[in-house]
Amino acid sequence: MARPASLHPTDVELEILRVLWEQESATLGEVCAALRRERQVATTTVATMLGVMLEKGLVRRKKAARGHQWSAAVTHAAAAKGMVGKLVDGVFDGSASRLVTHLVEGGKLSNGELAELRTLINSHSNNVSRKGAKAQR
Amino acid sequence: MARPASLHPTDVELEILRVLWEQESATLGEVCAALRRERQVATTTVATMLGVMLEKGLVRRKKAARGHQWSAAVTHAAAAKGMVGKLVDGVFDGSASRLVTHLVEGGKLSNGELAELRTLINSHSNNVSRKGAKAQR
DNA sequence: ACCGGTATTCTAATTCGTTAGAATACGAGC
DNA sequence: GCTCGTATTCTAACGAATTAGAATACCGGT
Repeated sequence: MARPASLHPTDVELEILRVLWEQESATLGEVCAALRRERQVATTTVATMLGVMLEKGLVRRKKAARGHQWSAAVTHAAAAKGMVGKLVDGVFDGSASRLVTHLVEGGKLSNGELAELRTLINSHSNNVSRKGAKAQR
Repeated sequence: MARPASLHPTDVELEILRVLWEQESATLGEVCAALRRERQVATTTVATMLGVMLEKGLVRRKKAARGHQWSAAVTHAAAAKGMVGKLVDGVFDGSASRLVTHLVEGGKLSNGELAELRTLINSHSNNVSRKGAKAQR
């Protein structure tokens, strides 16, 4: 009768994951330090969040000399996939192409980026059209 | 000390907005009917949600013969902008281009869509490069 | 004018997300 | 081995989000 727990990282969880994606492994103190470059937060708060995230399987920890070393248990790509998928389904009717259109028409991309994307799109059109071509990764 | 109210529509709010984006205006019963094509939900639940959304400024209502006519107070484009912006900032380091790359490389786009996007990108590269060209809309 | 059904308001329960204090454990250096 | 400081665990508070029952208002038809 209440809200189901989110399958995706919440806002604060995402903040912490960003830190761990950047340095692969960090102590509690290091995570705190990184977060504090953005905002004020108590150490116990971060510790609690890490505990919650541990249960959710979002982070891992490994016993170290002093406390633990914490690391992300989900890759950036995997988390992105889930969150983007949710957005596409919820807001763009399941069409990724509509999302891209929204971005292009919103002027969110510089000329340089547009040029890069054109190249990227070209190479992918080819790969998709000829199924056997999973060659030069 | 608790969670700040989200600036963006929540999951259920989004469900309701989708209904109102589709038919521009609807009675409570019509909103319920639309939602029930996806899942079970009580009428009072929907009424409560509409009330909450009214306070948040997400929907409007106009007195009608029988009850009210409810309509979205935010456009799809505006809501999309906010939610996409949040995703881009949170997951793609503020780079919309990285989001597009993620989509293209994730194989979320068909060949046909890729072709359409190429065209779209071409026309926008031009518009951006020459500032004065806000012509033929 | 009454009745049936839809719409609204009021109230409340329940879980999630976020925050942090207090207490405790524990390793490093003196 | 004692002390200092970091790390962890336990506990708790509180608002947000979601759900719906009960009570009530109100319109339209007979």
